[in-house]
Amino acid sequence: MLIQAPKGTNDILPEDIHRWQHVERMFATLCAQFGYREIRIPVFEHTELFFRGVGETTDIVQKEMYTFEDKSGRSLTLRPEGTAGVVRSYIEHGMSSQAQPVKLYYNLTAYRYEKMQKGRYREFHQFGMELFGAADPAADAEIISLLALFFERLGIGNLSLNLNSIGCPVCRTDYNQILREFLSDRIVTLCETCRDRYDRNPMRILDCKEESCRQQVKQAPALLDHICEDCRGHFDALCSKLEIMGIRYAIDKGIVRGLDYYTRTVFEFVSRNIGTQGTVCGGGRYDGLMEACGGPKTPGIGFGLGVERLLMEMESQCLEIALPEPPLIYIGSIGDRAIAAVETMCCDMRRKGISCVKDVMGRSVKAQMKYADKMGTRYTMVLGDNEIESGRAALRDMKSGESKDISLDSLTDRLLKFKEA
RNA sequence: GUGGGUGUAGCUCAAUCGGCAGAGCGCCAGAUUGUGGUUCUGGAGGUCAUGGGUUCGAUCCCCAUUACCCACCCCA
Repeated sequence: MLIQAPKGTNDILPEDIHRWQHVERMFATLCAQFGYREIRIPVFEHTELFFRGVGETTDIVQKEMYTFEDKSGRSLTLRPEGTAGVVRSYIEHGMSSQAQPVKLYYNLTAYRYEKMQKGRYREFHQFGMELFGAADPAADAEIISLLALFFERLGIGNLSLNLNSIGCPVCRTDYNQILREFLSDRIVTLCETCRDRYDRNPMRILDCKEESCRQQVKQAPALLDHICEDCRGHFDALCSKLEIMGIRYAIDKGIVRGLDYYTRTVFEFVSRNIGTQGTVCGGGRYDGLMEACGGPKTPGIGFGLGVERLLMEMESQCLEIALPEPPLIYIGSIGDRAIAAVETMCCDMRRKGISCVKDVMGRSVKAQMKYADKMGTRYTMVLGDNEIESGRAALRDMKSGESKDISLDSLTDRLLKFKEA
C-alpha cells in the first residue's frame, strides 16, 4: 500500500452512505420544523478566531489544532468545532440586525489532532445548532427538546441527559474565592502549573491531569451549589420546563466544558453502549462569546453532536435503516444492433426520470444478468436481433422470476407506472 | 502525552517446532453456441506491515519503526 488515508480519517463507503444520508435528512427536517436555517462556513479560519472563540487555555487550542501558514504567511487553522465560525459569520454579516432570535444549524466536519480511539477521530462530523439573541431559559429548553425529539425520531432510547449550570462571570468570581479558601491549605501538594493557576484561574485546577491534584480536588465544593440568585433562577426554570415536557435528566455537577465563555446551562447526552467516548452530544449557553469575538453583546446557546457516535449508538441498538432504491431496470444487449438500440433507449428513459443501467464492458448476457442481480434492479430485459426485428421483448420481474412479453414502445410508460407504485 | 493488544489475498482467518504460502467469502471465466439467484469446474489476486539483526536459509526468532484496535486523559 503506497498511500493510506491519514491517521484518524475515515472513508465513508457506498455501503454505509445510506446511514449518513438518513440521519442528515432527519436532522435537516427537524431543524426546519423548529425554524432553524442551515449555514455553511469555511473549513479553515484565521487562527486568532479560535483563540478567542474556543479559549486560549483549552486543550483544543493548546495542542489539538491543525494550524498552518498559507503562501502569504497568514496563520490559518482547520476548524476544531463549529461554533466559533458561526459566531464570526453572524458578526461579519450583521445578523444582529435580522429578526431575533437568529436560529442556525449546520452539518460540518471538524479537525483535532488527537490520539485516536473508538469514537474519536481527527476528522469527524458534527451536527450543530446555534440560537442567538435569546437569554430566556425557554431557549435552553427548546434546544434540548429538539434533541430529545431527534433521538426519539431516530428510535434511539436510553441516552441519558446530564445537566449542569456553571453560572455567570459574577458567580464564578465568588466561587473562585470559595475554591481558593478550600485549596489554601492544600496548595503545597498541587503541581507547579496548578499553583500558578491558584491565583489566575483556580477553576482550571479542577480538571488538572496530575493524579495528585485530582485527589486533592475530589472534595472541592461544586460550582452549582454556589451560583448567584439569577443563575439559580435560570437553572430552576429550565429544569421545570424540562419536567413539564416530560424530558428526563440528571444533574451532573461535574460537567464544566470550555470554561472561558460558557455561562449557565451546560448539558450532554451520553451513551453507555459505544465505549468510553460516550458523549454523543454536548452543548451549552455562552452569553459572553459574541462579545469576546468582537460582536455586539448577544446571548447564545447551542450544541455539537458527533455523527460518528450517533451512528455507532444506532448500530449498537440494531436500528435498521432502509437501503437506497436500486435502479429500476437493467437492459442487457447482444450484438451491435442491440447495443446501439439499448443506448438510445437508456438515454430516452433517463431523460424521463427512469433509472436504468446497461452494459459498458461488452460482456456476455450471463455476466450482464449477474451484475443486474447483484445491483438488485427490479426488472431486467435483454435485447438482441430478434427483439429489434419484432419490436417486442421479455420484461422480467427479478423477484418473482416471471417474464412478460411486451412491446418496446410501451416499456417507458410501463416503467413510469411501476415507479409510482 | 502514558499504557496494553494486533498486523498473512479485496474481506474473515489458518499454517509453517526456521525450508517453494492456504481456506472460506468476494471477484473473473466456463458447464450445448441468447438470460440472475442454487450447484460444479477453472482462473486472477500476497514485497506474509516496513527497516535492520541472527542464520546456509526468516512470514516465523531478536531489535527498531509504522499502522490499526483498546484503555487513561480529553472531548463530538
